[in-house]
Formats: sequence, structure tokens, C-alpha cells
Amino acid sequence: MDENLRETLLGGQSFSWRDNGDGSYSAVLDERVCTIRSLSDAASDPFLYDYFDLGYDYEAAREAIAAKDAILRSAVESTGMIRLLKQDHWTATISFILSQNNNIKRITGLYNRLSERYGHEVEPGWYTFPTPEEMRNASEEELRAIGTGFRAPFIMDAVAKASLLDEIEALSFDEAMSKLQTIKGVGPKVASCILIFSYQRREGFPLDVWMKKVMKEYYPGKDPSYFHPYEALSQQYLFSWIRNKAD
DNA sequence: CACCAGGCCGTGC
DNA sequence: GCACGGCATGGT
Repeated sequence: MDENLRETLLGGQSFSWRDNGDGSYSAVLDERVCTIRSLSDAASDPFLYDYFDLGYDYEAAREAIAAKDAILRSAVESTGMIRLLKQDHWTATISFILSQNNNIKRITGLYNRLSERYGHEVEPGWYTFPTPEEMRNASEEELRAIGTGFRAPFIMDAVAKASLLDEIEALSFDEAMSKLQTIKGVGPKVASCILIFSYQRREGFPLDVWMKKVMKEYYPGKDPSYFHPYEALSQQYLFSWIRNKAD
């Protein structure tokens, strides 16, 4: 089955990637510009091997999801293989705080402006996403000037509580959800995205406006545990499916 | 001019 | 516990 690199990289999991327009994608990760045409480019790179979760059998998971019910089969067959990226905890936290009541295009713009303002240049025009230390002296006014709007105080709170992210790994899923939600601007949806896309907690099932519609229309009376043990990946296929179906 | 975007917070009941 | 309005900003 073909990889759907576009959906994996640009579909809302990460806001780091840029479409180069020639079939390749680039992002600043691991203090360098990474460029990918296919997953084989990542296999020999230890950092990218981990980032793209190449040790997990996505083909087997995809088949199991498709076999679960007719809706999931449609969702899976409507697109190529989707993966779950393993991103840096801090980058993911800020990314999904930015994502609330927002759209992918604008989230990406905010992500890039934060990088240019507080990160550092690794190649001409290519900036790292800033670390908590690099954002330590940021002010709410600066963050508003960048366009983060009402999310500015949330980002300030995340900077102050950044060390909390190191404690998440050792916690159970429910404990981790609660802990993340002690950061302002982090609710159930944002917390589950952080856990899935940077802590590899595959039991996460983000319920955004699209997924609430899917659950109500196609899975009335059911809850995310129905999709166990493929909650997160099922959600990604259903999300991609319903979003593209609406276009 | 409305209304929406991969929600969350504060308030009121 | 649940329902509701408000929220910065930019696009349609």
C-alpha cells in the first residue's frame, strides 16, 4: 500500500513540514533541514527512523482497522497509509495549543513566525522551532503581535511549565491527560493530540468538531474504546476520510 | 456583512 | 455535572 506522506506530514499532525512542490517535503528537525521524498529516505537516519515510527507495523494495523467495520474500511480505502509521527514534546505542545479554534494554514503561519522570532537559523531561511529556553523571555505582547491572539497567555503558561513535559512519559494515559491539562489552553482534545503525536500513546482519540460529527452520525452510543487497540490510528483515518468527503 | 477554523475558559445554573 | 458566550485573527 502506498504511503500517504502528504496526509501524514501536512494533515494536521505536525506544522513543521513544507511542501517543496517537487514531490519532496522539508522541515527543520534535530537542528538541521530534513528533506524527504519517501520513507526510504528516513530508514537509514536514526533520528528520522524514530520520528517516522518505522519500527511499528502500520500495514498490519491498517488491515486490522479496515476489518473492524464497513465505515473504517471505507475510511482506510479512501487514502494511502497514514502514520503517527513522534514529535518533540515541546514542539507538539505549542503546536496543538496554537491549533485550537484555528485552521492548518494559519497554524503553520504562526508556527513559522515563532520559529523566525525565537528559534535560530540553521540554513538561510530555515529556522528551528524555539526551545522553552529560547522563549523564556518572550512577552505576551510579542506573542500577540505575531498573531497568536487569545492563545498568547496559554503559550506563556506552557513556557513556565515546560519541565512538566518530562514527567508525562512515566504516567498512565489518564494521569498524563490530567497532567497536561494543568497547562492553560490545554483541554482534552489538545492533550490527546500531544500524547499521540509526541508520546506515542496510541489510545488517544482526539474529538474535534469533525470527529464529534463522525461519532454522532456513524457510531451513535459508542465511545473511543470501541476502536481499541487502534484508537489513534483509526481516528486519523476517520478524520482524513470525513474531511476529504466534505470537500 | 456574516460565519468558520482539528477548542478552551469562565460563568451560571 | 452540562450549556452557553466570548475569544484574536485571517479567510471565504
